[in-house]
Amino acid sequence: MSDSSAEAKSSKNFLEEIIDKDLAEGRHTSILTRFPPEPNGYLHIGHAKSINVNFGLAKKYGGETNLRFDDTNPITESTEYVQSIKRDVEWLGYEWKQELYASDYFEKLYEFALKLIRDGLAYVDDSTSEQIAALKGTPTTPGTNSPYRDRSPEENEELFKRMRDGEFPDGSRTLRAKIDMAAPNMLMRDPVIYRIKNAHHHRTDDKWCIYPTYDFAHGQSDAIENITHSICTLEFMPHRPLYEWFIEKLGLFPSRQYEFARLNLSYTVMSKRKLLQLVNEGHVESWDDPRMPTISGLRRRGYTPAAIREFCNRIGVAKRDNLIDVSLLEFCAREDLNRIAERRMVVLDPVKLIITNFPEDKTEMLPSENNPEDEQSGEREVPFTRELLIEREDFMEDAPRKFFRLSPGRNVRLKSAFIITCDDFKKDEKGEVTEIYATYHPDSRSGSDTSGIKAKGTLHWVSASHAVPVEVRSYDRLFNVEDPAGEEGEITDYINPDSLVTIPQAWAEPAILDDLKEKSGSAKHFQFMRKGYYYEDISSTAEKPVFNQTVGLRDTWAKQKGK
RNA sequence: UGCCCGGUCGUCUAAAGGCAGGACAGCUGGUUUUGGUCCAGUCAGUGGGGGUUCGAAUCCUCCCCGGGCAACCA
Repeated sequence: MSDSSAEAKSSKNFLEEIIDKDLAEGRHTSILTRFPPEPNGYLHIGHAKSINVNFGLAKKYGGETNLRFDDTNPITESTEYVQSIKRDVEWLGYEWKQELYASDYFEKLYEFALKLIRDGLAYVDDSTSEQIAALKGTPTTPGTNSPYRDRSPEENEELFKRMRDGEFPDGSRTLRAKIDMAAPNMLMRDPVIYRIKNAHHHRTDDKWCIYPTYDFAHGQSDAIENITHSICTLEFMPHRPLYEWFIEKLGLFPSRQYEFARLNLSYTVMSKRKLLQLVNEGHVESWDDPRMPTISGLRRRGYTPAAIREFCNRIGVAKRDNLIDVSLLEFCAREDLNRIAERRMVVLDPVKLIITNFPEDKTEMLPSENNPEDEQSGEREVPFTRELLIEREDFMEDAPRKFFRLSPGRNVRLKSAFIITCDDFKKDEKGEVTEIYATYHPDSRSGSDTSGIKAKGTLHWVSASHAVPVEVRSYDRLFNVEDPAGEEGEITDYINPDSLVTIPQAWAEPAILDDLKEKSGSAKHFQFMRKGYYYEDISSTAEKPVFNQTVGLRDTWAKQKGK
């Protein structure tokens, strides 16, 4: 795992400063963190930041990290999500110390609740959720005590046991912590800590019909595991006093909660609810649609774990709200892919190029380096013949001075092959170019060029008779505004209609067939020369190869044209 | 108009009373058989007013702006 950027950075984030201090003052001798997903959806790049913070910090200080599923709400949770989360964390390259579940502690949490009851710090409330809400007050007005607030510990204990025994219907009673209905922090106004849900739980089956709330489960779970630093996102900040209240009243290990700003990425959304909406309403194919900011979507798109980790290291950790430019993510992808992706030539939008002075029946095999950034990657052979295919956009009838590609009378280098001179071309009735004619210079052969001819540009190409058809999918941002969640109306009002462009038939050099996952076992990352980085889609087969564009190459020519 | 956070280049993020620095993005050039990579350079910031201090992004104060908080969600 490369932590180069994290190591190169000498400055520390606020969490590192806290840990330094805790270690220096002897508050802790080692650190233990946890990553606590709720198994009710797929992980996204925002979770990757959290994973990187929790696992990364622990690793940096020689500590460890537990993976703990926060499974206190059986209605929304399932083992399907547990599986996908474990897969994603592993794929990102992290190892957890223990795989744990809040549900492992249900019996212990029940005992904790009994202790609060006996200490006069919790009571059974017969109010409906509407009544509780009505008495809660508002941020600017204090709440009112529940009529059930002063029940005796004995009565509370009996009722709570009967709740567990399944004597009452869903929603009819709750257990509440007895704190302060006038607290300025709404969460301290006698929060509900147990509720009745006659629901099947993915791990405890039908053993329980009462379930603890997040607030009554999370801090205690941390304490049970001796988590030293419980790191979460900013929206949990108001929960911290409650977190500390339970630990204090129950006399548990003093885990402490710290909050950082969650990741926001431009041109996408980052909440599970909104991502689920995109899936349910069919705006994307699935959770792992390559346009989704989910880990599974990024993986399918061709992002690498190293690229995502590097991104997380570069964005930093702080407490101010942020909206990270997606170009940084793309930069990290290109940086890693440039290093590892083998180059191939693939023509996306073909036009025929005929080398008039090359024999019709001849095929010349030309070696081409797989990756100029990696000498170990070796070479492959590319067949060169009289009839080739090049990109339609690489030819111009009337080209401006700065167009370094093919045009009548001009020279161009065919990558790993020869320099050619364009002599002529043919158009159809509609004015569309159908064939381009050129002569090649035999003494300009790549690697042994003695021609002395200069060529400004280099084009990628494939032999028409050897080219293999592949489907290529190109992606653009899912939304056409930077912060869709911050706009008026529905996020779906801002969906980019061109976020997926499918090219059913592009033409690849034959070498690509050898590296299809059906043959080699796993998909490889490629750079389609002069186009971008591509990764075989999960739907791809040897009969019908399909490639997703991970990210395009930086394109300064496109920028120039735009001016 | 309650309480709690926060505000440094376009975007992130450093600077713990002592030269406002880095990255991405942008722009210029150089190298290049990918208009890629690489290299060099460049543009660009402390929300505002007062105060403390020899000296303030940093401390105090008032204001402005942004976010969060009224699930039996997490």
